[in-house]
Amino acid sequence: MSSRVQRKRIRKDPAARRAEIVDAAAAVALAEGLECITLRRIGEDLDVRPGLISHYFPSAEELVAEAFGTAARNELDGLLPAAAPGRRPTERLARFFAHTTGEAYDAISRLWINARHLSRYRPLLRDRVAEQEGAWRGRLAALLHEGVADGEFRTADPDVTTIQILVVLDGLGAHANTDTGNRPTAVTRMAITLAERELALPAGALAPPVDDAPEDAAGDGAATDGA
Amino acid sequence: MSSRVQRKRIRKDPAARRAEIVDAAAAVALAEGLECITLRRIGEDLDVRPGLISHYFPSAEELVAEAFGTAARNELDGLLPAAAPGRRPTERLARFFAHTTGEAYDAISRLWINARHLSRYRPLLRDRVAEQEGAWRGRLAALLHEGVADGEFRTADPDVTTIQILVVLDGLGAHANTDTGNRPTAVTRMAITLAERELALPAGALAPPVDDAPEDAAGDGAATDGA
DNA sequence: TTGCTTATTGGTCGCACACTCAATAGCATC
DNA sequence: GATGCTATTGAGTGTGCGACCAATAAGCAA
Repeated sequence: MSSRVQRKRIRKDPAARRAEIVDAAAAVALAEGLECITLRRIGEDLDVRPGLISHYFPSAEELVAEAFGTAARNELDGLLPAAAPGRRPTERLARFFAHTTGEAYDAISRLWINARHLSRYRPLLRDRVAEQEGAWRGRLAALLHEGVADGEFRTADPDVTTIQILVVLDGLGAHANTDTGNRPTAVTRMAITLAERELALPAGALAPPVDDAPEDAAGDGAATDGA
Repeated sequence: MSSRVQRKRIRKDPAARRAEIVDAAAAVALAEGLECITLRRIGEDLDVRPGLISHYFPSAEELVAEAFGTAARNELDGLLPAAAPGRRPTERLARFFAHTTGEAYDAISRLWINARHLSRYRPLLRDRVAEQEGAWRGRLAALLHEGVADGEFRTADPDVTTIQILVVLDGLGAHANTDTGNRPTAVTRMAITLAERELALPAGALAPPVDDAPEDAAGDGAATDGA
């Protein structure tokens, strides 16, 4: 990749090229930030002239908005898959919380902070942010409603509980660019504590990382305490 | 002001000029955002050539960091005055919460989002953000400790409670650039609810805006329910 | 093979930014 | 009123950005 001496033009299907551009931009958004999505930068990543990016996205802001939407949607699908065959709501929620801490989630938090700030100046991005907030809220709310219907959760208003959980997660993620470490456990686990209380679950019901991807489950020795 | 035809130089005391520059930058930061602090912009506001700003702040990043620090410190002093003669901790905390909702606080939330994001790229700003986070945390923690000492609050660890309150406020403020309105009361009052629970206060103890500046107390008819 | 559509290029323009520095002119001091 | 210090100016440099557009060539269809 990135063979700069290449002069040969590679002509691609417009839809494929467009998707390629959006994917590259989404990757840059997650790794370095939305303001690093420039025509020159994305063109360089794809070994293509900046003018081509302009060809597909007449205004650069459109690309930024699209890149955020794609990145946020992908992350949501990773955290809260819409389809989870054979998984109980409690299990899915626990898995969700297990993924909302650690370095991996910091990148997502950074992206949200980035988007929420930049949307102050970029109307198109602001629309996308609102759209994704709705998507995240909707996905979590659906899970809570399902849990209530199944009798696993018990709450007066699942929609309110949904927002409360997201507010706490936003608050915890707000510091992703400054201090990640040395936070008291009572703070780190605020979201879980809140969810367990609001959903009338026994303490600890959401705590142990019941994860279907145990490759990064190493390390935390606290998994032994059954409380 | 801003008489552009003015050619006459006004020579000021360096310390005063420097303060003037920082104040102007802090105002821009609050009203329009930290990235709007440019040499040109501040120079224009003060009717002075951009080079002069460079003279006082060899690197523009220094000015941005200083502006944020000043703005954040001023806002903290407005929200949680260090000295509050004759005010009980409960009263002061209630006043604090009364000020952490509404349009006025949105500007502060925006500034924090702005700073937290921009600190990703600006080390000097990152230091200032950390410093101000410490200042806000310290100020609130001091209030909680005082309340515990006076017997008004009862909590296992005031420092943990402090962080929990701030996390919720950060979460609520995260959306300052998108959706401000139509949030359920159970969400809007999350910080108060948390504080009352964690400090073992009766429900509603922190709710009514016991405010010494009642000029904006109009509107919310819910102030009549004593519960 | 020939021709045509259009994806792709290369080059350019204007703008806004931070930064540099010699020249200038307030203003306090003598 | 003259002098010296230095705050302030004016002009210029270089960089990176989005946007624009005519020229070019890839690859499909005839």
